[in-house]
Order: sequence, then C-alpha cells, then structure tokens
Amino acid sequence: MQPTATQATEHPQLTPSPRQQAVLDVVLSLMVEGDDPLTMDAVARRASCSKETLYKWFGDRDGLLVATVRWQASRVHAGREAVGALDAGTLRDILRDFAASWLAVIASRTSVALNRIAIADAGSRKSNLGGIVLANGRFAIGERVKPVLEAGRAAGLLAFDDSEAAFRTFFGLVGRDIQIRLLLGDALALDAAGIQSDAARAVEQFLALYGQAKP
Amino acid sequence: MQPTATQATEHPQLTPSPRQQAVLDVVLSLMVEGDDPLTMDAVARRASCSKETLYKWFGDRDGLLVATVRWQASRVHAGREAVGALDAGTLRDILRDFAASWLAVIASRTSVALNRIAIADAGSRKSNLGGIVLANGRFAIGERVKPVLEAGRAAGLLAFDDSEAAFRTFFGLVGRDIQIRLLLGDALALDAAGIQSDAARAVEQFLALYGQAKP
DNA sequence: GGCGAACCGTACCGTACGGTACGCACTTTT
DNA sequence: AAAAGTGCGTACCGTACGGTACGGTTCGCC
Repeated sequence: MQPTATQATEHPQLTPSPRQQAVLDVVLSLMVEGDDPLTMDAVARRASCSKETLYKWFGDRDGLLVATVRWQASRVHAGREAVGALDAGTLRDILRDFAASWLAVIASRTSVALNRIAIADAGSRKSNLGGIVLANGRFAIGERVKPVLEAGRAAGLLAFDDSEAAFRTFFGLVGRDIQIRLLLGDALALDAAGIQSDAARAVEQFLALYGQAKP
Repeated sequence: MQPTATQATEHPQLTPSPRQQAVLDVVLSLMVEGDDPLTMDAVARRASCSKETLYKWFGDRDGLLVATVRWQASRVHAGREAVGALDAGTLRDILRDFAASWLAVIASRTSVALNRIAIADAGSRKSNLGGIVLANGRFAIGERVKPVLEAGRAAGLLAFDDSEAAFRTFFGLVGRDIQIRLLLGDALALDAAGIQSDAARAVEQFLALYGQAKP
C-alpha cells in the first residue's frame, strides 16, 4: 500500500466519502422504487458513475449492498437519551417515543425494501445482510429500550425479572402483524396519526402488563 | 378441449394430481434446503421429470411457485373447532393451542423458506405470492381465532370492542420478534418445550389485557 | 506545460437460468 | 398391431446480469 491514501477507498468502509454516499443513496432510491431488479448497471447509470468504480469502491455486488445497509443504519440512530430520574409520566412518554419511531421505521418504504433484500439473501447464505439488518434494527432498539425499562424498574414503576423478555413483549405489542404484512406486500396504510395512536395503545398495554402501582 | 381429460392438466390448479403433488413436494424440499437458487432445472432433475412437463403443468416459474404455496397451505389447515359453550379453562386451552400451533408454523423451516420467497417476489410485483401467503397465514388464523374471541366475549370472559384489534394484539404477543428474526437468518432455536411455554405466556398476557372476571 | 491518478462511458465476456424443441420409451385406445 | 398420447432426458436458444477491460476526459500536483 502506498502512503497516498487520504481516505480508505478500499472495501472496508469507514464512513463513505460524499460521492460514495451519493451512490449509496441511489441504491436506496432504486430499492424503494423496486421496479427494476436492482442491477449494477442500473446503479451505475443512475449514479452517473462507471461500473468499474463501483467495483473498485465496494468490491462486488454484495459489498455494495452491505455498504448501503450500513449507510442507512448510520442515519437512523439519531438521539440517545440519558435516562435520569423517572416518573410515571416521563416513562410513558419515552416508551411512546420509542414505539412511534420504531413504527415509523418499519412502515417506511426504505425499511421494507431493505428488509426484503436482506431476507431474500438470508435464504442464499453468503454475506449476512440479515445479520446486519437485525443488529441495526431489532437488536439496536432493544439495547436502547432495555435501559429505560430497567430505570423504570429501579424507580418502582415496572416489575419484571428479565428485561430482554419484557422488551420482546413490548416489541410484539408495538409491531404486531405490521411488519410481516408490509413485507408480504399488503397495502396497510399507516399515517402519522395512526402511528401515534398505535404507539400509545401499545404502551398502555405494556404498562398494564408490567406496570406497578407506586409502592 | 377434447373430452379426454380426467383431471385438469392445465395451469388452473384444482387439486394437483399425485404426480404433481410429488413435484410440489420436491419444490418445498429444495426451498427448505436453500443451498441452490431454486432453478427449474433443479426441480426437474430432482423430481425426475422434464422441464417441458413442468411448463405444461404449471405454465411458468411463477405458476409453479403459486401452486407450491397453495399446496403447502392446503396441508396446514388441519382441524377446525366448533366453539360451543366456553368456560375460562377451555378458552385458555383453545388459545394456547392456537398460539402453539402458530409458533410451530412460523418456526418451521418450510414456513421460513416459503415466506422468504414470497417476500422476495413481493418486492418485484408480478404474481402476488405475498398475498397468497398472507391469506393462508396471518389472515387465515385470524379468521379462526376471532370467533373464539367473540365466543369468549359472549360468555363474559373477554372484553373488547373490536375483535380484529384484539386478535392483532394476540398475534403480537405470540409472535413478538420471532418471525422477523428467523426470516433474517437469526439462529434462535425454538423447541417444542419453548413453544409451549411461549404460548402459555402469551395467552396469560392476553387474558390479563382482555380477560374479565366472571360477572 | 507535462504527468499521473481518479473516474466516466461503453463495449465486452462468461455464465446462469427461463423457456422451447425434439427424440425416444412406455402406456392406452381402437 | 397400429396409432395416439404422455412424459422423460437432453440439447438448444435468448437474454439478463455480474464482473472486467479500455479509451478518453478532468483534475490536482510537480
């Protein structure tokens, strides 16, 4: 390796360059439109770059997909709240926020398209896109929600033994059949108002199951 | 059409012949193994039939997939219980049965493979495999559970306004993150004992939310 | 101004796969 | 026994797509 490189142009992706980000956004656009089978040609054409550059930057088709998933994931993890003192009202608010933002994610066309691709390739082994999507989706939100649940327990607002199990229940109450229906192509419109009310309903149910009257 | 036909050899599938069923079982096997990309050649070779026959029977690749999904669906709808008089114990038992059998379905390798295929093609429009899978999965079980819930309400054991909404909560409590994790390739072993305890837990939670003390 | 790197556009190659054609064997009908 | 039908095996065709090669252009650097 010559010492000329100012940024890694090799496949190991440590923050893509702006130009590369533009390419990845093109990939996301094509995924969402979904009309064509997401071919390397289509990406190159739409991104106004040559296929050779694509292969130089991302190695192969799989590398491009992985980079795209990571890129999308990097812009989702937005706020990270420190949980301080909790009362029942703020706990409810925080959980509602999590529920609503999670619903917004899984209902977004981007998420649906991305998950479809990852699921399809999870069937044919090779680069585990599925693992990456899981790590940045289901498990990432789990790691963010569980501290909140534990803080709620510490404050005497919640009662459970296993925060993982409690979170999984929360996850089920929020998502229900929405994700699988969208993945399978069901129409199921979910607007902002619907998301808010769904989130509120899920949180009330969760609190009914795990909440505990102030001791 | 000549009056020779003893069974429909055309694409409209009204119960496939035994030979055709064998072919569809081969397709299911190949889906489950998942090592090869499910090519028509592979099906023909494994089923010891010619591709020409495949095309004559099923029209095209899509028709073969649709027939396979229907075939699999036809063997899943097993018992259909008539709901008579309900007490709390039998309601709990019936719901546990539904939950456990649903978990067994979504955790089966066949279901995972089938859903992956359906989801992949839901991305590229054309023959809505996704719709068929939904109709025979999520919606079929909904139509079977809702009468039970309504009978429970009639018996004064459950309280809800909308049986569809109640069922969706039930669905979420049972499935939680299991299906999406399996679809995305997560290991997540779920044995018979785990299914039973998961089902029992989900039912208790559901009853905690919707149950009502005998009036 | 000259040199090299990066990169676009396009042409090209190999292969995998959906779909078709055809020859042969076996069974059923007349 | 001949004729017709059904279906297996194999060869074949067209095309789409992943991946590579190459000429031409722009841009930064000495």
